[in-house]
Amino acid sequence: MPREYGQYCGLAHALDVVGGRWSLLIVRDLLTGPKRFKDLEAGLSGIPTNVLSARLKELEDFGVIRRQLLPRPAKGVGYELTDYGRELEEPLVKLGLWGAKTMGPAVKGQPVSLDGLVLALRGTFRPDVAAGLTRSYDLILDGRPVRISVDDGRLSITSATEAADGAEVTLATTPEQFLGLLVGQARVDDAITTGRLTVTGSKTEARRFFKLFQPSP
Amino acid sequence: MPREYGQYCGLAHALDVVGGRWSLLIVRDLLTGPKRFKDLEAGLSGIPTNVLSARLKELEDFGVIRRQLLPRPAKGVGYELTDYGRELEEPLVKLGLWGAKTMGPAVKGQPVSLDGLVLALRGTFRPDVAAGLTRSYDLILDGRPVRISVDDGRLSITSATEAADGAEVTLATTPEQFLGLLVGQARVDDAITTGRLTVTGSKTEARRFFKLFQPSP
DNA sequence: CTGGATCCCTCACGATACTG
DNA sequence: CAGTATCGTGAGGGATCCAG
Repeated sequence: MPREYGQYCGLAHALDVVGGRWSLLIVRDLLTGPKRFKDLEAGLSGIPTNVLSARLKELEDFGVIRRQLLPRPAKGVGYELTDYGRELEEPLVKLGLWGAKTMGPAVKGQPVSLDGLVLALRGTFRPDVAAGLTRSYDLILDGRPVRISVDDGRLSITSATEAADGAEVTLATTPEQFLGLLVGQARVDDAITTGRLTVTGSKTEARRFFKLFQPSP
Repeated sequence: MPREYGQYCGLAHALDVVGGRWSLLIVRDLLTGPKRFKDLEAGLSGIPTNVLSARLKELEDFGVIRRQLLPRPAKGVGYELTDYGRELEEPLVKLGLWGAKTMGPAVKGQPVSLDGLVLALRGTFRPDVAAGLTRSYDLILDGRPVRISVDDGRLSITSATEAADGAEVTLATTPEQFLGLLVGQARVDDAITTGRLTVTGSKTEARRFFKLFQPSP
């Protein structure tokens, strides 16, 4: 990142910490759970490895992320957010929704960020619709599973890498198709009958899922 | 601005628009009202004029700001946020509070951003404390007035350039001193008796002012 | 005097090759 | 797999210059 702003201002300092190129996208990808270097590299489509390396060191120095040994079966190192880093979720969700408003349709061949979709899920979640509800969903996008849990109306999303113990409903599709369903461009029933959305569990629950996540007017 | 990220993701697109260096600080300064080129240059302490010029054009192209002729007595051009640009207030406030948590005390000689202080005011405003309250305050920092209005518990802050028609309370001090009062490092009564805070109106109202703005725990 | 545009230099970033 | 090393490019920093 270029020189610091040097102003005494919370926003200026925040930008000193996470204002560098790629930094906020790294945080975005870590919001769904710990990741390896190469997972980050893949999710950031095009980031040079030296820049990724430099950013990870910066973020670690600032106490936003932590370098740690990966648990059990997987070996090696991984990166995860600290508590302080996780507090970026709220500003990031708001900023993501702001940006989404002027984002055109996906261009063919344009990489769709899975973690960006998860961020959109956090942003479009309707607590009023979910009030009192308890469910868990496994969302599988391009073969990568994400566990979405609603516990008495409260939402939590994590990568479901640890051999999930079977959610009530499993939804498998592509990121593009999923996005279409999220914003209402495609209908759930159609997607199921045409095979673009595979549902394990009741279709009613699948429909309910998409009612939980709707952009505000 | 650096190259675009090219990912289909709301956050990535937001960063394509306002992720360039200085961009978010420009938006921060415009949140308090329209400003001239040189006002922005002054508030951004150290920005090269060519960069400011380029950023303003970018932001205008993206529909975040608007170039306009300045109203009456002042002549020339000014820049102001569009409705879309003003929607950045919420993410910016959140991000500013996040950054403020790890910001040390002001270094001597370090420029203190007036508009950053105003952003902090928006972030630390306590609607619960202000419930039902209607008051207007004129805050004068380094001679530059800011009008802070609470209307039935709702907050609005603008630059009070247009010969303010006298608020109930006027507070005049330096940015540093004001910040100390905001975070509770200094006491209102002490500041008044030592002449570092000048109050026009009742001291009780001055004390109430600082109760309206308190950082969350 | 405001509101910029132009020039030059430096360094952060991008791309890729290479190593523990 | 997880980075480091190397090198070219262009955005940003800084000062000066020009137009209305």
